[in-house]
Amino acid sequence: MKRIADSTVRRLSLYLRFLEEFEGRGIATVSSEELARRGGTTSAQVRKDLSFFGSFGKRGLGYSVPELATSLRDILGLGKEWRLVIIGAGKIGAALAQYHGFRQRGFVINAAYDTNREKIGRTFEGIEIRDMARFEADVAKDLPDIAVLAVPSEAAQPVLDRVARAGIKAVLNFAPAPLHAPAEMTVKTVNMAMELEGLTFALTNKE
Amino acid sequence: MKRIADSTVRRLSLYLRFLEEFEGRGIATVSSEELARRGGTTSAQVRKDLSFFGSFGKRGLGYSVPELATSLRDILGLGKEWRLVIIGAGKIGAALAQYHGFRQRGFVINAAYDTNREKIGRTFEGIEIRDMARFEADVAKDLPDIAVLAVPSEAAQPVLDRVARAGIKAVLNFAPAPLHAPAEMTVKTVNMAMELEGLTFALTNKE
DNA sequence: GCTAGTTTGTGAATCAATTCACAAGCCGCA
DNA sequence: TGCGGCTTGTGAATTGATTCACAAACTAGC
Repeated sequence: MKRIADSTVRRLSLYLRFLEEFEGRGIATVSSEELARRGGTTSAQVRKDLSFFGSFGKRGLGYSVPELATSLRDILGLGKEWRLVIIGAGKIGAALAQYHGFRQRGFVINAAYDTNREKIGRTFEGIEIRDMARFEADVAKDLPDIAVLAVPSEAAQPVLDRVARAGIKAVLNFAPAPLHAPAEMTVKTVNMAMELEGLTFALTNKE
Repeated sequence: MKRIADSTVRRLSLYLRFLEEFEGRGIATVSSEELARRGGTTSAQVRKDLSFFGSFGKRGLGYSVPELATSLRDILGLGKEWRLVIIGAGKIGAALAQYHGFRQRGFVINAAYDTNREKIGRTFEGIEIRDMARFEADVAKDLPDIAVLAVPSEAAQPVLDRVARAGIKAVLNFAPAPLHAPAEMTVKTVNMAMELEGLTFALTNKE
C-alpha cells in the first residue's frame, strides 16, 4: 500500500468523530464542505484524504453518514477490540488507567505494570497493577496489541526495548524522550512539555 | 518575523532537552551531527532549524553547549516563569495538576477550576480547586499566561470562548475536539484518541 | 604561518502536502 | 427525457519542508 501521511490519518480520525456525532443526530448525508468546516480544513483536503482509500461519495449528494463512518472505522482498524497494557503506574499511568475515553472507543486495558512494591497488587478501578517482572510471561499469554509507556524519561528506552522483544508492535509513549525502535514497530510520542514550549514560543514571538 | 513551522519549534524544544543533558554532564561543545543523531533527524535539518534564528556555531568546531542552550531558551521564551491555570478537575485535570514535569520546566500552576461543588475547595498537592464562577475575577488579578483545558468535549468550545474573553492568549487543550479560536490566540490540542487511532491504523495497514 | 581535517551556514534541488480548478456524475423536477 | 443545480474525484499547479552539496571559516599540529 502507498504510504499514507500521518497528518492524513489524524484527519480521518477527526472526520470519524464528526460522523459519529451526525449518526447520533440521525443526519443521513454530509458533504466534504461540511466535514471541512468542522475540522478546520478545506473540502478539497477532505476529498483528497478519502481518495487515498477509495471513492465513498455520490456526486451531487455527498457522503452517506453511516457508510462513510463504517468505511473509516474499517480503514482505521477500529472494527476489533484492541488490548492495551500500561507500563508505569505513576501519576500519568494512573490517570490513563482511569481515563474512560479509552474504553469508550474500543480499547481495553489489560493491566498496568510497575516495579515499585508499594504499588504492585493495588488496582485502578479494576485494573490490576502487576510486577514488571511478570511482563514477558503475561504478554505471551494475553497478547496485548499496544503498550502505553508512562515511565520516567531515563527508563523509557530500556522499557521500549523490552516491549519490542516481547513482540508488541505499537507503543504510545508519554516519556519526553525520542525513542529508537525497530522498523516493524510504530511509536507515537505525546510530549506535553513540547506542546507547552510551542505555546511559549508563540506567546514570545507573536507579531 | 518570518513564519516558523511548528515542526521546527518542536525540534528546537527537543534539541534544548539534549543540550541540558550535555550541560549536566559538563560537555562543552556539540556538533549538528550529534544533535541530529539524538533527535532522529539529519545534521542539515538541525542547522537549517537554527539558521532561522541566527548563527550560533563555529565552523570546524560545532556549538557551545551553554551558549546554544541559552539561545534556545531565549527563542522558546523560557526565560520567564509562565503561569498556568487548569480548567476541569476530572481525571486528566487531576493528573496534570499533580504532574511535576511542569514545575521542573518553569511552569507554575496557579489554580484549578471546576463547576462541581464536591470538588471545589479541595486541593491537589497544594493546588486549590476553585469555583469556575470566580474564573474571570481571578484571571484579572493573577494574570495567568496559559489555560490548560481538561473539560469534557462538549464543554470545550464554550470554555475556550470564556478563556478568550478573559484575555488569555494561549491554550493547551486535552478535549478531543478541534476548537475555533480568535486569531490572536494560540491553541494546541493533545488528542490521545487520535494518537491511538494512528497506531491501530499502522497495525492494520502495515505491509 | 601553513596544511590537513572539521563543521557550519545556506542557496539550489528534491520531495511531500495542500490547494486549485474542472470534467464527470447524480438528483429532482417538469 | 432533458435541464439546472450540486458535489465528488482527481490531475495539475502551488506551496512548504527537507535534503543536498559545497564554499567559507575555524582548530590543531607542526
